[in-house]
Amino acid sequence: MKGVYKTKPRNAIIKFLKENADTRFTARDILNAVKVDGEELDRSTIYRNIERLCREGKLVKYKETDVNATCYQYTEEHGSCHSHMHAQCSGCGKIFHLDNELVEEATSKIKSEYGIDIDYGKTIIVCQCKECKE
Amino acid sequence: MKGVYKTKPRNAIIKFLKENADTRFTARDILNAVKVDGEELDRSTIYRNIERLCREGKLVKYKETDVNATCYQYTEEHGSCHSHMHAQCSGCGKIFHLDNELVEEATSKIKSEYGIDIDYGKTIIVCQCKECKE
DNA sequence: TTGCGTGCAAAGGTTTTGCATGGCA
DNA sequence: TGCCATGCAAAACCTTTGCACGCAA
Repeated sequence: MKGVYKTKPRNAIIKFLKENADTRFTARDILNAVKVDGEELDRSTIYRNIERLCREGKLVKYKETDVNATCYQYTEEHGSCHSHMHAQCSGCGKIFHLDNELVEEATSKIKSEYGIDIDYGKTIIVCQCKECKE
Repeated sequence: MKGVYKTKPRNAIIKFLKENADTRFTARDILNAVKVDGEELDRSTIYRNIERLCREGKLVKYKETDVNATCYQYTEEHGSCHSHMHAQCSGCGKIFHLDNELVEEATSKIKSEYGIDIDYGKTIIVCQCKECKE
């Protein structure tokens, strides 16, 4: 990567992201969790790093109706996050990576009925997982 | 509707919504467009009316990644929008109200496979409509 | 008259931006 | 040394809330 410096704040943020892959988080979550030499990072540092990681394709950015702040998900480990559909539990935030064949089979009727193409990579099904149902 | 007064601001907002039924809009769009006796409405009035209309199922509420304000769309003819799934074209913003039986049939396998309940009212399928595909 | 709706003011939260300083290469 | 990144401060937004007053029914 050209013109990218490895700094303590950046490394700490990326470490946090890797430890929390498959979980949704906000800028505030990073603010609360990441410390460098016992100190919080500055908000602007967090936002600028998030922005860069989104441009690099390592973070998915999305919004949820009932979450005030912008949500992100780290995707490096899954690589193909842009190609399959996700379901996310509104209780605990857990993300399910849905099988593509299953989704294609399921949605074929809907697609033909309404004449639409579905963007699997951008769609997130809102759900409740087994644990949170109870 | 019990305990609902017909006031000038409320009527003006609903008039705007009906005139823009196929368009997505934000609270700011209402602020800019709706005047009562030549005056802008107060922000709180707009938000409180929006909130009520959402509860009544006449407005779909959603967020888009690249719009920082909450988006809404008027949907009076579809009854409660909390009970069925929507698809939205990422090109033109058009919203499709998906048939509940169709969706239930489609998602049954996914639900059992992953052990999740799907929240139809909160899920918005990202899609491309026929026109925008071209 | 009753009580709901509005406007006003203020606050809370998220995100962005300009600028000087500090740190990586 | 030459940039880039950070921290700080302030600002720009969006949205919510408490309160007093006004208006619909």
